[in-house]
Amino acid sequence: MKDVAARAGVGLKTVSRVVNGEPGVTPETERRVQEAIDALGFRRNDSARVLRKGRTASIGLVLEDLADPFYGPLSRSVEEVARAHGALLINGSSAEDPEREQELVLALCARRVDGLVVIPAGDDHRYLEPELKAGVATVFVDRPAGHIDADVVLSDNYGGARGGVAHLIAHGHRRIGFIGDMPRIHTAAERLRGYRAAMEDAGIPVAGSWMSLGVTDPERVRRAAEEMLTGPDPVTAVFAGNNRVTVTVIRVLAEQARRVALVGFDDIELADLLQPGVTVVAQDAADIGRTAAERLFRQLDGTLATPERIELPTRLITRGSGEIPPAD
Amino acid sequence: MKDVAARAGVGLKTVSRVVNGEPGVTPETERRVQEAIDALGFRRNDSARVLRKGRTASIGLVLEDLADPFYGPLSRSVEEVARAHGALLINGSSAEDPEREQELVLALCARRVDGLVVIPAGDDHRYLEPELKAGVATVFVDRPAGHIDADVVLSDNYGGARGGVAHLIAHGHRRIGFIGDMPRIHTAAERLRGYRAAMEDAGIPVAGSWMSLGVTDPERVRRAAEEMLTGPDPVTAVFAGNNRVTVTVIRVLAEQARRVALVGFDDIELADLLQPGVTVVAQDAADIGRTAAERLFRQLDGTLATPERIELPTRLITRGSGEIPPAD
DNA sequence: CTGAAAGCGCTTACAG
DNA sequence: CTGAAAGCGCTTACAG
Repeated sequence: MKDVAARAGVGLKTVSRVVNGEPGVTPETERRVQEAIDALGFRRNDSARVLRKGRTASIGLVLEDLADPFYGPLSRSVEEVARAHGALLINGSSAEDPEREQELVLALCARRVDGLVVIPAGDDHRYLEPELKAGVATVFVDRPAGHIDADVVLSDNYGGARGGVAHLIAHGHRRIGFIGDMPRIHTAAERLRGYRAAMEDAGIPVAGSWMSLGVTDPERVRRAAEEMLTGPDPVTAVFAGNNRVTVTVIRVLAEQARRVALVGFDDIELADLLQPGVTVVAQDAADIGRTAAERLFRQLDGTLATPERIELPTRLITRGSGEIPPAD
Repeated sequence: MKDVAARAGVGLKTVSRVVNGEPGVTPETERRVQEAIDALGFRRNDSARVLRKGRTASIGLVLEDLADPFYGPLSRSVEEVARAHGALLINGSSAEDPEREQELVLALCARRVDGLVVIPAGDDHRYLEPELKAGVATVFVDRPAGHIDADVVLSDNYGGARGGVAHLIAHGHRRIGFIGDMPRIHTAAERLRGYRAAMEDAGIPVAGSWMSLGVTDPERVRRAAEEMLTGPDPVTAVFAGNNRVTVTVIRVLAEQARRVALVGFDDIELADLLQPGVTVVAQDAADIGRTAAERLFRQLDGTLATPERIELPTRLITRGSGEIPPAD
């Protein structure tokens, strides 16, 4: 900028005015400055700008795994809202590791992002207290924050799961299995609660062997599904706790002779083209992301007062697998 | 930082030393400083740090659409490499719009990212010349840069498509359709070239009605597929130019009485569970991202000399749909 | 082991 | 319409 000013024979402030399109520069001066900018290949250094202005026009998004089909659309919709507000998006995956989440979040804070959208991996977010006090806007998504009062946007996990299981019961099932993620994960716990509620509503006692919670890698899920299907008290239907689980359960069911009903939480691509089509409890990832990001920018506008908990509805989509009657 | 120094009764430089874990501070002094840091909730401002140090420890990734299942794993692997080098990832979607690509790239340059991984939407990247001269490391991915000499990592689109079409020919097909993305997109053009080559290798003249290039939204693709399948010279097999096309073609074929063979470019989740399983030419998105990011950091290390073009192989995965014989 | 001064590249508040 | 001075929060190069 100094070089540009020297070459154009003007003061620093005049260059600043031209670069930022501020008024109060004669066309002739502006031309000279512009010419110098082009000749020198000058580009304003936003880091320096940020240092003076306070805001960085960037927000951070910490999620579990960018490669998961649920988070792609979510990221994209957060990005679109950020873009509408002139902000860039810094993205990071926690890989479901609380330490990595904290490391990422604090790195983002050190970069002085204006706001933070966090899909929590950990369950204690007190480490964020000083940052919140310092004015970093924050919205938690998909799972609530731990030990801290903050905005949170989530799906109706309890209601969705309860409805999905009730659907299976309505089609005549009583022995229904539940395979979900680790119980420390809020969504998994809530969906399990929904499962239990639906069973209780129907007066069906639940056998311990019908519930399996744990990591959602294919091996664990496969084992859990096989045990439920072939044990002494085999289930006639399975409720899958998320998209990763559903995919593996579909694989297992495809190998079974007996037809077993299935309802999965989360929609999956091509679910309608499988034989049978896969009935799911769908959440709208893009809508969740949009809602969270809009709330974040409203915090930054100062138009938001107290933290709120926003619960978005889910939608049961019947495609065949959830309407299969019990085999026996 | 000034406040911390005042509270601890030390100089600025000493605080800096403690914050950065530099040697040359007595344990007692360090304790006092640390205490002041905690009490004040101090966090180093990386923007200011960047201003002095030169490097921002962040890289930018501009892709087409974060919500596309091909780009999720790619982003994630770029992120992992960045993380290994202590850098954060700023992510942006161009939505296949050259202007938006340029806008994003230049915004990233103004933030002084150390490097840039770009999946180009446009075909002229001369606007990047001043930045490259200024030392921004850059790697193009999936499609080459336009009018500029830069590193590029791509799949063997030509060879992959040629192999996929040859596979259909080997199974007895002669009337084979090709449905792809807009011809100005490099990957689409290369895959079409591969299709033509395979047909020519087999001495099969290609009818104009067998090729359809354009946007890959479901409506256009559906129309194209239906025309090829029901026209005066109907095809017995379809080669789908990318994952978006494949999904729609599968839908159309499911509605047809006649069994039509299909090979798609890009693997898709659950492809093995459809009836029939979908034969694809797979590219490894994670590997592409990793290769590009590693090259980027080697540029930053200075261990890289001249720009190179790296072509990654594709893999034909047979699952049934590509092995269906011609209907007539 | 410790700290005062200068400077990174901008903007703010002010004066001319 | 234009510009000189001060300062954003840090690090560098140096001296003690």
